[in-house]
Amino acid sequence: MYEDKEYTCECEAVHGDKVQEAASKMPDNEETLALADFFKVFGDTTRVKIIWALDNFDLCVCDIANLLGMTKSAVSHQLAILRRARLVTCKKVGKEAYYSLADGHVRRIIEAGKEHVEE
Amino acid sequence: MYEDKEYTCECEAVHGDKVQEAASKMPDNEETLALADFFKVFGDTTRVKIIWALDNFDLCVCDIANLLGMTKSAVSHQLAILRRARLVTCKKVGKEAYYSLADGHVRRIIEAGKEHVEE
DNA sequence: TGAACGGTTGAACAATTATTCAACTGTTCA
DNA sequence: TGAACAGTTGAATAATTGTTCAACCGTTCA
Repeated sequence: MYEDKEYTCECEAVHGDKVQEAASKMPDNEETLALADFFKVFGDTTRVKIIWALDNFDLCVCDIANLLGMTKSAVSHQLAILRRARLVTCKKVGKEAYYSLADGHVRRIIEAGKEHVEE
Repeated sequence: MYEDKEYTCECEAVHGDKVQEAASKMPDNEETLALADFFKVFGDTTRVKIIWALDNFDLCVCDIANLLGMTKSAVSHQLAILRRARLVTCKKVGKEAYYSLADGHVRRIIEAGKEHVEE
């Protein structure tokens, strides 16, 4: 086991040496948490749809709400999550807020996911 | 709006033409659901840790349980999710079940995620 | 054969999370 | 100024999900 975890598994480690070496290569909890939180953002159909739409167009909240058949509020909540994860950026023009994809990582990740799902 | 969704947004589409073109490029619900379900698998620290460990070693359930300080049961449940998503494969040898990463997609996706998180 | 062990599974519980609802902010324009 | 509209936000609700617990299956070996 690694990181001050207590021994909670009732079984013997079948391969102690491998486990110990694996433990030395594990990232710390902070990094795994950051990674999981990042991917969690892609794990919702509404957000996947928003990302997909923004891959083609810069859209305002009303546009997205109409596109997805959802309320502005629901869309805004999801956009806030995407903003916090730095996957989208927001530019305010007058009353409207235009959203666009933040960078190339997002596209690459979606593409890799598509490949896996489609094969 | 696209896919037989009803109109539920109380606001006018600010850019009807863009919305309509975006709608024509949207994937169907089946595909967005598959994508979201796929990424959901990466959205949990336990599964991220398992993937990370299997990136270096092929391990049996007891190994992983000891490495992460978890019960066999909890690990087995998560491995089942990883199996269903075809992210890991399982080879049974005697009483033990050895798990390994399924393919290169998994590594690429984790790498892309790390890049985004670390910058 | 049967006891021991690795692993799996289903139900129950606790924690997390997406959407709704209502109230609110800030900008526009008559 | 103030009405109208785009967008945000917090609390509440409903749905989803990770872990625990107990029972179970299949293989090994004494």
